[in-house]
Amino acid sequence: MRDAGAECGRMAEKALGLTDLRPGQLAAMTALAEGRDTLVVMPTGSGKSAIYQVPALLLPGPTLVVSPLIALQRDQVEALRSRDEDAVSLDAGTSAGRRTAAFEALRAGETEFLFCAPEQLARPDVVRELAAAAPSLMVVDEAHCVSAWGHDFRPDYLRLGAVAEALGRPVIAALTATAAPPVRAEITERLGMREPAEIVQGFDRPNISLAVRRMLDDPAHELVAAVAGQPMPGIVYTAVRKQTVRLSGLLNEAGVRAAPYHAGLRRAERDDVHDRFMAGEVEVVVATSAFGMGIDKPDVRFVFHAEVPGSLDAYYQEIGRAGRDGAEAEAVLFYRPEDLGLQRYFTGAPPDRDTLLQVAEAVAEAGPGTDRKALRERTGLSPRRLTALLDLLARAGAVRLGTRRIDPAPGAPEPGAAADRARELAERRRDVERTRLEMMRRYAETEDCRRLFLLGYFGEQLAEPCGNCDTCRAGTADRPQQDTGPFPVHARVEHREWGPGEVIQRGEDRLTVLFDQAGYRELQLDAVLEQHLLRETRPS
DNA sequence: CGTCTCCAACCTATGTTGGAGACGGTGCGATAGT
Repeated sequence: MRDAGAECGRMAEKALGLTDLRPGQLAAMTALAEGRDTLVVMPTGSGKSAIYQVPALLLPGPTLVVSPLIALQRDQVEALRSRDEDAVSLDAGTSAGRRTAAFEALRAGETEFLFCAPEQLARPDVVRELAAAAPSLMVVDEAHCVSAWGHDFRPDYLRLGAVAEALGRPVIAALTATAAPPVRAEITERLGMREPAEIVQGFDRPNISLAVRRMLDDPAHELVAAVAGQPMPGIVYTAVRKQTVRLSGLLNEAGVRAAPYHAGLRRAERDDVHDRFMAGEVEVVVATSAFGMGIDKPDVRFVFHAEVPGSLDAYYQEIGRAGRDGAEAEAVLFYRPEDLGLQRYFTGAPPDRDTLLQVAEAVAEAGPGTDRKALRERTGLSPRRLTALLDLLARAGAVRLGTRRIDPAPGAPEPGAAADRARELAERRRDVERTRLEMMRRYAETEDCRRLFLLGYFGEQLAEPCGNCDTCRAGTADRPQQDTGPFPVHARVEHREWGPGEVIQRGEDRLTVLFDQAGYRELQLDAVLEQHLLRETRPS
């Protein structure tokens, strides 16, 4: 495409009325319009939708948008229709007639945008119809879900790479607001993106003040008092459903208009709380992690956590819902180390070897060209579990997965060896998951500037302590940053046991390294120097 | 991994202690019954 950048600019103005594109926006649009796979990490509200919509209109075929929630799909369809773009969404509730009509319109070029969840793309009939429409662009919205949900909760996220292949390999756009470097790497790998352009916009949200309050026991009393003294509205996150009901009751008693929210409530009740929060009738929503995606309320003044979440990725995503209007907002974590135990439980146990062996044997016995249905019948496993196990076996080199066909891999190891290898991969993943939780602990316990710590986790540097967190205010974060000496931030290093990695934090006496395989690890500087634990392979 | 609930065992208080076992998040889709 001749001067794709200029064409994007013109199209953005013509179709969306955008005259002032931000630098990241234009760069991402241009890369996509030129046919390049692109990963975009930008805060909500910075115009991520425009990034795919403009190239969608410039590229010849239709656009498939994969989005995790039906509610989000409908919002987007509505927004597009209000601008006279043709868009449809597809889910289990879509009637056969509408499905057929949607596919026909797509093939005829009458509809540009089709929205659906990954589960729809697990259906061979949907993939076949879509392939016939030859989409030119596949957008994965909220792409961190690939990494956060793919492995256990919604394994169809792991099949999107194969779906892209089956659709004739459209250009892939992956969009998210929050992704640390290992999550970015996993997204691009899992989706099979080729030499992707990575456009990562600043993570810093300087108007959100950060603080941690260490609790010796039940945080309820202090939390309620803190909420009551805050400007409204706000969100309180808890780890379990029961706690949302309890805390919201206590807040009501303290005169705060609070309401609980979690996935166990009836649909109507959830929608009602959501609507009343948006309308300002509910001041505080007390919620599990179910409350989040798709909530775009600009004036949220605080996000408190009654318990720690499972990673800084989740934490940052959740506090990022505060202060979108740019005005001052507060993020306070009420921290008890015991609460980390629950998150450790949530990381889950790796599948047992026997089950892996059973699946590996079933694939070997079924021979080439079997499918999921046949394997489900042979093994008696649920679709979700089977997909997760097959993914592990594929990574262990035992099976090859198409969108429909499942084949033993050429030169596949014996089922026993394959099960061992798959189990090992799952254990390694769990170990890495635990290092992420360990970083959550370190954030809660650090006496250095919390923002420096948080941004460092996401691969971004801040020149000096932020001045807008509790450790800065307490003066403990005042120590000068160590940017001289060995192993500066961003240096590539190699550890004997943990292999290659990159320094992401460098304090006076310790450093944090993100290892490519072993996850986040903290090292004492004197031990590193004395025992020659690290070798610098490339300076920063 | 930590907390909560239940219940038996204490060995005589109508209470404490400790062991066993259950429980804990996120959404799609399909299904059964109005």
